[in-house]
Amino acid sequence: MAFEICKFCTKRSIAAEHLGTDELERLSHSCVEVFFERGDIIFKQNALSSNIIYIRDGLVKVHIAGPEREQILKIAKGPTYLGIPTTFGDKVNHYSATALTHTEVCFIDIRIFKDFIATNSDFAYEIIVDLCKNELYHFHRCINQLQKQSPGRVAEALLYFANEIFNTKKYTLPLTRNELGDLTGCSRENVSRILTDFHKEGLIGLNGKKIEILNETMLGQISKNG
Amino acid sequence: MAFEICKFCTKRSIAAEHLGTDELERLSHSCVEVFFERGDIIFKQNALSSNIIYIRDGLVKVHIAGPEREQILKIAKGPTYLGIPTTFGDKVNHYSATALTHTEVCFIDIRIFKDFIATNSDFAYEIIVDLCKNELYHFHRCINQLQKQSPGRVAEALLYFANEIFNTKKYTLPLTRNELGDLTGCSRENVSRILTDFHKEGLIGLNGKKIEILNETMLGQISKNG
DNA sequence: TTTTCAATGTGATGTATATCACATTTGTTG
DNA sequence: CAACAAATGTGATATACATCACATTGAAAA
Repeated sequence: MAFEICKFCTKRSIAAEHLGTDELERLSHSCVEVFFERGDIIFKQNALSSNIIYIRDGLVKVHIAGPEREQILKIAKGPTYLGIPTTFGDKVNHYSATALTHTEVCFIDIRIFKDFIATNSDFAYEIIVDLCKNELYHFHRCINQLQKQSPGRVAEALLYFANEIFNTKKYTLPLTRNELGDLTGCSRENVSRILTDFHKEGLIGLNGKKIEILNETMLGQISKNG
Repeated sequence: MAFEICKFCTKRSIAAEHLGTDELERLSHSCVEVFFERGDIIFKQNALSSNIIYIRDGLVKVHIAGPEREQILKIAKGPTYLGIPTTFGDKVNHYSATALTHTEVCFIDIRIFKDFIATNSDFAYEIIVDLCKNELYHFHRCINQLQKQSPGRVAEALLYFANEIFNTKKYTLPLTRNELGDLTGCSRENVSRILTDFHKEGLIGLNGKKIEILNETMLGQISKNG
């Protein structure tokens, strides 16, 4: 890939901001940028993993085939690292990542990543912080998945898209009903019923995949209490 | 605390094995060992966290008050770190840890931990690996919690105690029925019914808290499929 | 040793949601 | 533009398990 791409990248991670000019140049030599479209698989569960994946821009679903069904672990929005646990914790992908929109991905050779950890303590520290924050997020999301009832989980998902992904109350859901079920642990029929109920109760505007949050307070209540 | 305690500790972490004599001596100055008995709270959810907790020996439940009820996230067996995510990812404990048996805990000042990360890349690398492995473990446990039915989750818990905690098919459960419910996401009545069913079906021996795995193959099947 | 309290087991009932079936709508392909 | 496939909505039914109530057993405290 073109030299200096990492040097002039405007979507660098917080950790990468701690890399010097030399390090960024070395990174450019061990980093490949690839574009994906909706539905494209970025990496596949059970495949070998020897790269660190960095989403520069776009939206990705991180998903896993569980004992009974597909589960979406997270909707990840660039810029962000994916799959660090699966590359450092094991050598095999424990989950898959699939693009939901046009997505720009950097594949980083793990060896240079390890070099940076070994030689740049600010970089290593930011990676540790990033891993820790991710784990806390997953803990809370898991607890909410386990303990809330379906309407609470669906409400939580709708608010997540509004406040964390699109930053607007009116957006187009980048998921089918089936996928929304995979994200929230419901059947697609139950998702339909809940969305229709929310619409009838005036909590959201609903037109196919177009969602509008009309009563964020009430939706927040439902989300909080299940 | 007595100098050199870390130097001659036989329960050091993999990461700590990479510390030199000087570093271990400095660690001794920023490390306090405390003993806990069953029921003692090691750290509390929502309290400030400025220490890294290292369980030298003993059994601990990591638990969180969720939207509806207590949830046990993990039964942790020494030697192991606890709460690194909660100390690096935030400054507040996101969950609690409570001793289930006599437990030996080291409280390590976070500043020296950060120093080691900054100056000892092998140490930092092992901390990253440890965080990654933990996250993968939690992912799978979460998926299993979400997708398996109650008998599968209870079977999984019984096998976890047999194979990961006690390393024997005959052991005393260190949890009440209520706590086993917190670990598996069931009510205590359902846990009782399932244990009684397993006993009636000859899968386990059951005498109060004394458990004996009689049919590991079948239990493994139930655990796997829910 | 007795009393008290916590833990546990069991039966009955209610609830949330999956599953199944099928019709309708929407998006994609030829 | 029509045909086809995927996505979606809705009704009916089944199931897993929570909840409630209460009796019994075991552990702890007086």
